[in-house]
Amino acid sequence: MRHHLDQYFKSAFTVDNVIFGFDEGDLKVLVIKRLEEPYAGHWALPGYFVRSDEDLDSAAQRVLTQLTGLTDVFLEQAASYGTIGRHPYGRVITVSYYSLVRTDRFAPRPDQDISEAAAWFPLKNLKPLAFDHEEILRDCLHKLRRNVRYRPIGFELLPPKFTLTELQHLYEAIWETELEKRNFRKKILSMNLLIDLNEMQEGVAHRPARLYRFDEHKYQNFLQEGFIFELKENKRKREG
Amino acid sequence: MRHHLDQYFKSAFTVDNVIFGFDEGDLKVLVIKRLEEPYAGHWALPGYFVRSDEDLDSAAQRVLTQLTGLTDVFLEQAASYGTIGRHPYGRVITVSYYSLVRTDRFAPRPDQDISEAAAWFPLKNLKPLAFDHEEILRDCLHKLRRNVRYRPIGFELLPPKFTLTELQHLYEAIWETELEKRNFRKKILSMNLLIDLNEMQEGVAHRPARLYRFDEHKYQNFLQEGFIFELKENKRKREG
DNA sequence: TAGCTAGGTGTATTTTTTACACTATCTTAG
DNA sequence: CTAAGATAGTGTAAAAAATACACCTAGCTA
Repeated sequence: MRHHLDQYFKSAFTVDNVIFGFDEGDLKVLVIKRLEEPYAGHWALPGYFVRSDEDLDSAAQRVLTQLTGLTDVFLEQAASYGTIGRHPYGRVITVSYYSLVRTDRFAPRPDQDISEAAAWFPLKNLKPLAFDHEEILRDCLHKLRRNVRYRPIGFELLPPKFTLTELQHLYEAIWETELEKRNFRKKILSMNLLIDLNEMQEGVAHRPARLYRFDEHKYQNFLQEGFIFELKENKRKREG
Repeated sequence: MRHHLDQYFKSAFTVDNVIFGFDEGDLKVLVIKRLEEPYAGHWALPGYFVRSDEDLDSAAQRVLTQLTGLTDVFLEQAASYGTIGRHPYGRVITVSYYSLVRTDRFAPRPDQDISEAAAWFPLKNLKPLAFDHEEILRDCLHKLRRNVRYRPIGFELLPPKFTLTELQHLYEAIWETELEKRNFRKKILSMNLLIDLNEMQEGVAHRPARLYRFDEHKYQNFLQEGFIFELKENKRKREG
């Protein structure tokens, strides 16, 4: 034995990704059906052991890329979970990451080694997940709800061109509330985060809406500095 | 070999505490002088390996209690660090926790097994720290600065009875800015988080200030729900 | 008793938020 | 061709909050 500290070098660690998407007005999370024991055949968050030759962040990125084929998406560390009995094979700590992807960019490419299927689960009426993944997901959702108040990360979930109403629906889905249209627009436009594309929606059965994209430069700035985006929910809807 | 996953069960993990204190108008952090290799004799954040029979949170609490003798203090997980070469003995991931303690409650009790000395370092002009502890500290400081805008955690750093000016100085120390007295008071009092004790400061060479404590019930509520505490810094001071 | 120091308050002005009603423009049905 | 529907988008009054700054108060000390 090299050292009295050797006793501690007997544990493993994993990364688990909470991948959020926004589709059909609903917030969703990407889950896989596990192939490997433990919990083979169960739905779980995509994740795997961190190899000895890779950093934590790289491992999270690897898992994400293997599953979705995407590389340039928002991915940020969330929290760590290390309860003693959380993995039947031994002491395993997991580090959760949360990620925001546009569902239209999702190229379903379930890794044949890890999962037999991948699916978007709507966050309401969620099915049971393996390990402590329900807790991890719940924590990440709280983090998303909180962070979206202070940073413009929500935009990661929208296509490059979007209408103000789509943006409003996104906030409403994340917070599970209804916002007042006029005030939402005034506030979001006053931040100068949006760029008016002078283009119009096409193929809708009503007055077409103006399209916007967000200002990459301001976005990066706000990611660092933060802002405050808070609105009371629509009073009538709240009471009704 | 029991399993092909056994290859992953060869790493260790530690917890490292960033313990903030507020004293003499300055924000400080508690550091120890290491006894053990690696980095013996260097200043470092207090931390240690997580034992196989304890949870992450328990380990962080153990380290904190061993060092300070305190049990009922604010302690919250911050982030995880897992760069490949960060520990010379092998793959070691550390989970950082940040903690807020009143310096007057700190019973200096450096654990004779781990450290030969413990000290409060003021956050300005900080000395070098072992491992990646400077990065960990910097990240925790950012987290503190950010969180204190949305949650009333700053109060953990004050004695049970305090004056509004002491509270203002705390915010000023954390944000390294100067706030306008009138507006600070109006805002903090309007939150109904403070309880007027109808007691006065004693032994000061000027008009004694009113003492307050904070409302435990509202505090717990705000910890969950959050609030927004933001004030422009004093304009004259900013320009001067 | 004057002067120093920090505590504490009043308030005008500006800015932001909130609530709600109203107008505009597109498609589709008849 | 027109009316009905649907969603886009705007105007604004009233209330609330933030900001800036002046001023008064109370205790100690020289």
